[in-house]
Amino acid sequence: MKTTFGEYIRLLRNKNELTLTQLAAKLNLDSANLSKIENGKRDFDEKRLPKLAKIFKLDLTELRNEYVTDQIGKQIYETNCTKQLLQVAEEKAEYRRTLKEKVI
Amino acid sequence: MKTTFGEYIRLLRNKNELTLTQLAAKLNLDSANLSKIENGKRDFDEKRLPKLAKIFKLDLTELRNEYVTDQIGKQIYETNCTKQLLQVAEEKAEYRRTLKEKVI
DNA sequence: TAAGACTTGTCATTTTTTGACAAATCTATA
DNA sequence: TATAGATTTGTCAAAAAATGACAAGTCTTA
Repeated sequence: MKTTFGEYIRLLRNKNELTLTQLAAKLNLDSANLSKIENGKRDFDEKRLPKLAKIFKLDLTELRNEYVTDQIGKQIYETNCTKQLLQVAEEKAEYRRTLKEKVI
Repeated sequence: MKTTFGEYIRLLRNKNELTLTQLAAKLNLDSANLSKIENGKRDFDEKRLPKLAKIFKLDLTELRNEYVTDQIGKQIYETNCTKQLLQVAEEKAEYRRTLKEKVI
């Protein structure tokens, strides 16, 4: 089952037997705020992905994919976007890509 | 071909033969900022969707779908989210829906 | 070239997000 | 049960991002 990014961090943290305080310190982050992140009450700041990857020896690209899919999943959820509408959104993304080409 | 939300507004505006200034006034908006919206340099504020629907006699739900798919499409584009990753994002949205049920 | 339409740049204001800290609750164990 | 460490929650100031407003520019066309 897929998890949220916050749950994913908690999983990594527990597997590595770190406390909130310990991981928060490694991430230059307040432990109270890391708690909120793990519980989905705040977002993880994208700028910290490289640090997170390094701490847990993860591939940064894959980690970023975890992050991106979480962010988009969140937006899909919050906007009640159906599969059908998501298909439209994908087509619009594709359209934006064609726009970009024209600019070049 | 799908368009951005900004282009869609411009289309509506031209079809109804309104100038930027005229439509902006109806939307309680600065014409310069409406120009930026149409050109994709700013976002249309979701709060104005009801007003926009009324002006052009559009179904608000459909208009909101246009808006939502534009927003998600933009995020897909900006994050370079592939179709494969989008599938994952959809699963994560589904997971969030199951979380919500548990809260109840 | 004059007027209206549109675009671009800038900046103050508003809104949202983040960082930080205090205090509360929870959990395990001496 | 008392204590310590771990976690959660609430709050608020600071930082960052979005928005509103206005001036000045370019473009179009009559």
